[in-house]
Amino acid sequence: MSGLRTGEVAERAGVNIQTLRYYERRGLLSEPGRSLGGHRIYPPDTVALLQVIKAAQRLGFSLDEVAELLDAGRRRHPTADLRQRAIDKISEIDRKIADLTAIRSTLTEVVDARCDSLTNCTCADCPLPYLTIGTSSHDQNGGRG
Amino acid sequence: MSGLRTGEVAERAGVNIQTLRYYERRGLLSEPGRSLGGHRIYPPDTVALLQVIKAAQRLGFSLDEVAELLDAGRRRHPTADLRQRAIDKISEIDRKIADLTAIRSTLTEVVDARCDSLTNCTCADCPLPYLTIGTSSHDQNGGRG
DNA sequence: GGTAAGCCTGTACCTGGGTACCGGATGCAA
DNA sequence: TTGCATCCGGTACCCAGGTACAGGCTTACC
Repeated sequence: MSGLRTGEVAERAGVNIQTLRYYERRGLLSEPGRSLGGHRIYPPDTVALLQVIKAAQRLGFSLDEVAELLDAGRRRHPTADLRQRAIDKISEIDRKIADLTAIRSTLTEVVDARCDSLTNCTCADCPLPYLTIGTSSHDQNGGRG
Repeated sequence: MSGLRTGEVAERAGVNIQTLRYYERRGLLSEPGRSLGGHRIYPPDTVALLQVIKAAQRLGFSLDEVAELLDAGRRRHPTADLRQRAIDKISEIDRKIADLTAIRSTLTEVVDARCDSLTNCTCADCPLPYLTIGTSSHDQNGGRG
């Protein structure tokens, strides 16, 4: 009886049903109970757990990291490890913000100078030839989102 | 004679050879001439073009967007101008920075409050229940990337 | 008991930006 | 002419984070 079906959990947490099974495969959700016919029956707090997962993702943690954190949290290891990860994440975010800020100022120059072409810009003092910003190695992913 | 081979272009531009062919498929590089035996022979300014592409990527443009921009620039159409796109890109970047800043401050709270678990944090005034930031709909990708 | 909605597993596909591998053909210098 | 480096096209694979579909079973409601 008490427990939610896949569709209910998905709807309440605002995720796709497939995502629930995906998270189960990835180890973020433990395998729920089953009905006699084999349908999953989730404990009601699964919805809250999903919200935690989504929040952690928004904090910049990958699913692997979230899985580890949840696991560490469940086993109650004296893991001040979350703190350290948060600290690391903060520097990562700082780097991203710095990159974006550099990119932003170049874009501003492009706008101010009224550049009209990437390759053949005719504007005076065109900043485009100097777009060597963001070449730093700390972010292999470039500035992409 | 005049013209560069695949490997030379790749090396000078600092990209993988496969990437050249990939860009050709994607329409970022137009099909180069060929030797009698069918090997590609690139005009020397291809290297500069690749640098432009990489710079635009660092500015946050996707390859599709770069392709369009190059095309628009080549055809000198007054449409789809670089300037407007740059303006749009700037607001996009501003949103990302705002999200990252919000995430950063929450992480700072996590660190300051000495949270020890994502789901069962025992610290006083735990900020984790308030991790509803970044739920705005303008960035489906969250703050990740 | 009928029927429609919901769920099951398994597998394939998507995005974006590439990268790797294969067997065979070419290019170039000695 | 030999021999090695390079290049060819085609295809498959990588990452993360999902999403979709097919064919069949279960559940819920009337």
